Amino acid sequence: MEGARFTRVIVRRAGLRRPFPADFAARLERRTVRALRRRGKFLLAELSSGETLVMHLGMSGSMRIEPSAAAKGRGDAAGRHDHVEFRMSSGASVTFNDPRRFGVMDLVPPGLLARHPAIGAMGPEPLEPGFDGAALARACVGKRTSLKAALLDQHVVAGLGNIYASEALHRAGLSPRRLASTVAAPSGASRPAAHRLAAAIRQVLREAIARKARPAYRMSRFRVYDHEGDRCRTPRCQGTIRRVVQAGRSTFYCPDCQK
DNA sequence: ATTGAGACCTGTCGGC
DNA sequence: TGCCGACAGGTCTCAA
Repeated sequence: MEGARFTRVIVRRAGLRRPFPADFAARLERRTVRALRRRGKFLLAELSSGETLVMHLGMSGSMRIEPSAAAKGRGDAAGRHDHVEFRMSSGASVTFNDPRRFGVMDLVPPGLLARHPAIGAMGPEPLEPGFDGAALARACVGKRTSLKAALLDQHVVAGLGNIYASEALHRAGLSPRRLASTVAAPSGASRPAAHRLAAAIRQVLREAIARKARPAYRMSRFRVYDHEGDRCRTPRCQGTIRRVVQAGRSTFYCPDCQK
């Protein structure tokens, strides 16, 4: 998409979780994608019009990219749950498929991205230089919720989901049930827990990204997520992975080595 | 203001 | 085999 122009935008339903913005296809067609970016779990396409195409895959969304020949051969035919199709000037086609329709397709006018309710106030990118234990500790000051719930809060740190929140806490040896404020530094003092957690977050994300690039290595993906009843994989730990529900979401952890 | 519960959808899986 | 309920990787809204 980057550097290409939208030649045709096919919208096959009125919206996803919410209706598509007004004149969605018309505001995209004939525009060029200046840059593609990611912020947290949102995909952003900066357009030559100055607007930003904001996309989110929700829980079940995916993008299907077809090179020129394949798109031509298919014509206007669409698969089940193919909701939006972008025909690009390169000849390639990009189709957004989302069975559950929890995804997002939105257009934000020039300069308003900073005021977008989800993106504007989002926390730091964990893989960017600004993110460390101190940043995490700061974000947890006064938080009366569990550490696990805090990690899912996109204002605390951007882009962590339910799986990697559990995985990061396990690597850091921190209980998901701890009060979030217990890793917060009381003004400047360094807290080992926050530093361990920040390092663990970066580690699980880096490894996940690396694994995704090599499908053959996708076998044993998670150490705790969906491993209820399994022996803990922390060296020398004899614990058993437990599943609990926090703020309506499943959490997996080892009560023996996560304190 | 912060927090948790419920809603939004369809697909899949385990139990009967 | 088929039906049914429970559950799923996210975010928004609402009410306490």
